[in-house]
Amino acid sequence: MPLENEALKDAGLKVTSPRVKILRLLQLPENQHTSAEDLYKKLLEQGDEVGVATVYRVLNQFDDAGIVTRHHFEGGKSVFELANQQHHDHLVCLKCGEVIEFNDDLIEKQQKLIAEKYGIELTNHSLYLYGEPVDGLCNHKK
Amino acid sequence: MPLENEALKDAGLKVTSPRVKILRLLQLPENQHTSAEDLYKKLLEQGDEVGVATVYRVLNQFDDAGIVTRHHFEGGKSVFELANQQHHDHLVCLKCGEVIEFNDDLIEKQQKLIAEKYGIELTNHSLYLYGEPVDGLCNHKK
DNA sequence: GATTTATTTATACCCGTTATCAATCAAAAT
DNA sequence: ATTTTGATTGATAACGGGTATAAATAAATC
Repeated sequence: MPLENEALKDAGLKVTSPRVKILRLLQLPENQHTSAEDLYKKLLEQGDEVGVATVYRVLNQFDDAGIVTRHHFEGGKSVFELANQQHHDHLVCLKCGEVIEFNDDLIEKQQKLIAEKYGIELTNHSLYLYGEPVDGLCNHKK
Repeated sequence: MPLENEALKDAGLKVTSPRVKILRLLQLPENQHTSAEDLYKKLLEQGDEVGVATVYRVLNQFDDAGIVTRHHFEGGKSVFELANQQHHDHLVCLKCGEVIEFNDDLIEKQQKLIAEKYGIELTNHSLYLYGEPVDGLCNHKK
């Protein structure tokens, strides 16, 4: 039995064709930070007839189930990414929209210290950096 | 001449009654993180007849002019705060909802470094920390 | 295989926000 | 001070992301 089905069952969700298809799409590296609308388009492109409402509903269910993480980037729309990966923050290129993932121990540690200072134990945080390429070109390879 | 007028003129904006009124509202401490809709309501409450479109438009102009900073909190709507204060990030208490403002040079510096590493010049960033009080009590005085 | 219950889908709708455009106003020119 | 002119306003229609509805369909259970 494919892994997708396991993940769905573990989350208490029935194994249906839209859910499996969306889960498969999300596993592709190029869909790591994709909006509901874009996922819908990709489904149509590959010949799968899925309703828009279903895409939004399924993504919400995935979010509730912890299968997926929702991000609120600038621009108003939510983007999603599979949740089963190491923690990281996001650097968004305002010119081409590319999302670069990074992780910085120093920042992580400092955040904890700040919270402690106010008597708060961190349960969660979100850090987004937005900027434009210094050279005007969008090839942000590591 | 009131300070509001100065700020507007410096931004190249004509001194009009809606702009002055909105700017005054934003200066009140209780409106430090307020949405366009809420500002609109407050204007009506105090008997000022301003159109919704004007509130949104003026807030965008203030944002463009750097008079105001826009935040994308969860919930879909933008909230605004006066920008003429020292930069700070937000620590949100998940128990009582209080928003604590803080500033950390180390984190700021580190963010710049990370962006540079990817050839990006930071234009903007958002950092939100979420947590609960270690002692269960909500008195996060500095 | 029949039944039950969840799921899907098309579509109408919601809500925050923006575009339109005629009417109005602030400030520059006279 | 009046006129002029370009910016600003505001009612309203429209937009886009997202959701509610309800009839049709499919999955799991019996």
